[in-house]
Amino acid sequence: MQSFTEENYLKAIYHLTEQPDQYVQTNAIAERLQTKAASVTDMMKKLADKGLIDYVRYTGAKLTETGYQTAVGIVRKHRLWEVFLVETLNFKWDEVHDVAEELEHINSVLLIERLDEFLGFPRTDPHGDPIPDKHGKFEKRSFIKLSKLTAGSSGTVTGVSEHSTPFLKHLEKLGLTLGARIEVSEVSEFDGSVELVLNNKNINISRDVAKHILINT
Amino acid sequence: MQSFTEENYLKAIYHLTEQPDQYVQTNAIAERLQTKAASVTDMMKKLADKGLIDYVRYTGAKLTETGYQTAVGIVRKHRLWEVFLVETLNFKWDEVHDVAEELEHINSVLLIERLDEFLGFPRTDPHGDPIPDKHGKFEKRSFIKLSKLTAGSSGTVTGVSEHSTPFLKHLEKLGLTLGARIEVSEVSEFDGSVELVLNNKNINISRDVAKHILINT
DNA sequence: AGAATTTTTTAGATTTACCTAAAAAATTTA
DNA sequence: TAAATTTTTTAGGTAAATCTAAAAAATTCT
Ligand SMILES: [Mn+2]
Ligand SMILES: [Mn+2]
Ligand SMILES: [Mn+2]
Ligand SMILES: [Mn+2]
Repeated sequence: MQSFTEENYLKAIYHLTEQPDQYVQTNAIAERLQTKAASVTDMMKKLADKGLIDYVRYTGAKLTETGYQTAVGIVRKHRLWEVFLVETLNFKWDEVHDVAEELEHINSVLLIERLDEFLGFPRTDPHGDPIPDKHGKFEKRSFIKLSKLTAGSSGTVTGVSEHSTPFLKHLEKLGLTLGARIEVSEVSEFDGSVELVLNNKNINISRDVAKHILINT
Repeated sequence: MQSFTEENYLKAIYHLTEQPDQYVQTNAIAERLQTKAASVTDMMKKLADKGLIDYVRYTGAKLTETGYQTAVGIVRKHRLWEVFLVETLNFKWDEVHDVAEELEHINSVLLIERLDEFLGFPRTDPHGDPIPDKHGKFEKRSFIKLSKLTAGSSGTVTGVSEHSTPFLKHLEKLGLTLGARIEVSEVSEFDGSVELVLNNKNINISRDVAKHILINT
């Protein structure tokens, strides 16, 4: 059993890991958790002592198998709660993240299994992210960032890599929600902003927005 | 905003208050929260500083209006979550208390209002306790402890004053669940155990059990 | 390579929620 | 009402999670 704080560190390392054998840097964790590098170093020692991470001084931290399973378990809870909030309690997709950040720390195997069952074993959350099953297994989605598409290519919005309320509200207003079909008509050479066709209408989005939209081609 | 710990102290004071103007004793709080009197004294000063309790040295603590509203809000959340667990996720009444102890600290007004709505604005929880509405208002049930009934009197089980799993499982086995009609046939002068008729069958329960069963006559 | 910069760690404090032991106040008993 | 007992508080300390400032290591630049 670990504290909320420890769980949040494990989850941060999980999300910051991009390649299988990567060591996540102290500063990256500090930034993600809005804390100081010194605090991260302290916690890294503690998590290493507990066997949850492999920590190498001046190099960084990597989840052990136990640490990975713990982190995935929290992500599973986070995403199931998000589905519950949207599907059952009629929350909008931009309203769920912060509450799920709290709910993900509730400890009850029975609760999560029953919730999963009640929701019909959903495979993705309201932001298109895959939901690990009770064994921590899930399929990796294949996608390309909208900012990487070139003029002429088209696809479907399958996810977002940013969960903040303002960002999601913005997409909602544009009609860029999950499942939306888009076609890129032009990419500005000047600022990387993207012009695209959505429901027969032309819309223009900044490169910053495009970077966080995941497309299935 | 207060910490889980502070919330648990407020709730303890709330539950220990029997008459309107009563000051709850330090030791009573310590016992309820399984902590030491010295720790309670520390927290009393803190809660008093925050204006949540009226604290008088060597006398005890009483909730202020703000403290009362906070406590009732937590009780409301606890009981709504218990209904959710039983009604929606098919938990048994003896399985919900501990999880609700965690869920009651989740902070989201929208979540609780939507949950209340989803559940159809229930008035009582799975143990027969009344659920405060969003303004903290609720009707006090009238009941008498089964241990106070005399031979010949009858009534309906409307609640329990003990929420532990073993106790509730015991009642379940006996068939003494909410709504059960009972008639007292005999009260032992020796040990206070109670013999009663339930569904045309005679059952015998100890005084300790009878004390925690609430009857509507 | 050596200097400058960035990243990380260490040292030493702070805050919160606990604790034990001893002192003080209140209550009960004789 | 004085003594004994119970209740509560105070004093002083610990562990977890944080912080700032300074030292140390690693990386990047010239
Ligand atoms: Mn989220
Ligand atoms: Mn999500
Ligand atoms: Mn309960
Ligand atoms: Mn209950």
